[in-house]
Amino acid sequence: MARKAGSHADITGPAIRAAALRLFARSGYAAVSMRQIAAEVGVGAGALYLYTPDKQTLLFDLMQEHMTALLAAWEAVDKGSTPQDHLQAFVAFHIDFHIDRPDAVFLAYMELRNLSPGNFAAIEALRRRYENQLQSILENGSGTGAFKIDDARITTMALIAMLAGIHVWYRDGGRLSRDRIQTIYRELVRRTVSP
Amino acid sequence: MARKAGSHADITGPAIRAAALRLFARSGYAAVSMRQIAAEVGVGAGALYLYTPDKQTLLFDLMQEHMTALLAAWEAVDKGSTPQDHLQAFVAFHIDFHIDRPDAVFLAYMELRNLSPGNFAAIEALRRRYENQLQSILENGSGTGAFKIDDARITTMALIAMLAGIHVWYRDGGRLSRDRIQTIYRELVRRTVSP
DNA sequence: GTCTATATCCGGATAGAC
DNA sequence: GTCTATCCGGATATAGAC
Repeated sequence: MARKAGSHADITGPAIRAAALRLFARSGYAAVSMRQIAAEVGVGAGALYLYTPDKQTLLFDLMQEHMTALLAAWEAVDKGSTPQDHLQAFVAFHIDFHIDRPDAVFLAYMELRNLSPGNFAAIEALRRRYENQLQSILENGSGTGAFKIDDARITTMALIAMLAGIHVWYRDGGRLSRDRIQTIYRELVRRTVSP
Repeated sequence: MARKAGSHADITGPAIRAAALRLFARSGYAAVSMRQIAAEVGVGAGALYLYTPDKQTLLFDLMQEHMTALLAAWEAVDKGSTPQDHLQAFVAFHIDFHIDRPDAVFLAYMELRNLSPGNFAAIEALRRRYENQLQSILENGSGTGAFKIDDARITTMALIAMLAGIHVWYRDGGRLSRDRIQTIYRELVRRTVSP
């Protein structure tokens, strides 16, 4: 396809998203200017508006992509047969997926309040769908007697919060290997629901 | 003491802090203007600078007060004698203290990145002191055999994250009473560390 | 102690040249 | 497709009147 000299749409679009993700995660949506993002990419501020109608949509797209990728990746996981296997698979998946995407995770947890009401509702619905995956596992296992659970909804929120907390202290190359972290958290989760 | 007509320093100072706390928690530090805070209090924007040198210090003071109040309140708690009692007291205290201060809790967790480096270090040190309270309980109980714990630091972070997650879903007058929440989380924590 | 007015700067978003 | 220049609004913080 013919293209004008100086055109870089194929790389500029992704570069803008990557820069926005990094900067939003580091400094917060409200504290980052479109000029900063443009400077990071190496284009003028005006050029950004060829790729997004406005700053709000840029934030929303980043969050929506993260959440849909999360749900799609979980769909593709081999979940085993027993409720115990199912739960262990969820924990392993969650840790792996989140540890590889610290910026997107941070954004999805911290910038909800900077979404417009409509965008907020859309992201919340996706998050709720993900939470419900775990809640179903717990309810199934509770039904069969594989788990002992007081309140499935609260336990769901407690476990998700516990796992989400990893991003607070995890650093690449830190004291614990990824495998070790997986082992510790699998055991923590197993204990919280074991009969 | 004599005072000019129109003087309200004794109420304006606290009113500014209360308004800033509410607005920062609701919309985020970067998204709230000094004009908004002043309007909420019912004074002009310029008057704020009689009570704080700048916006950053206002944020820092709110966070520092919250953290020192948290540590002081925990010092005053009757902690029981056994490691199990000690841990249960921590959980009960944490839930009570945090459920009563949703705005301050939100601020302390969400606005760390909007602190200047020096202010950030000060707040982080206070947070670390609080985390260490729990970690000591776990290490003591692990030493006596009262608890079975893989990694005390990770378990500390996991439990704090789990408890902190309450603020995500808790609403006054919601499905669960405060007592019921305390009961559920005490049991969750007990299971995580029981031998 | 508070208000009004203002200095100074930076924000998002757009228009038109190349 | 990108750049430069710009509109326009709003930000923090200060100065001086009352």
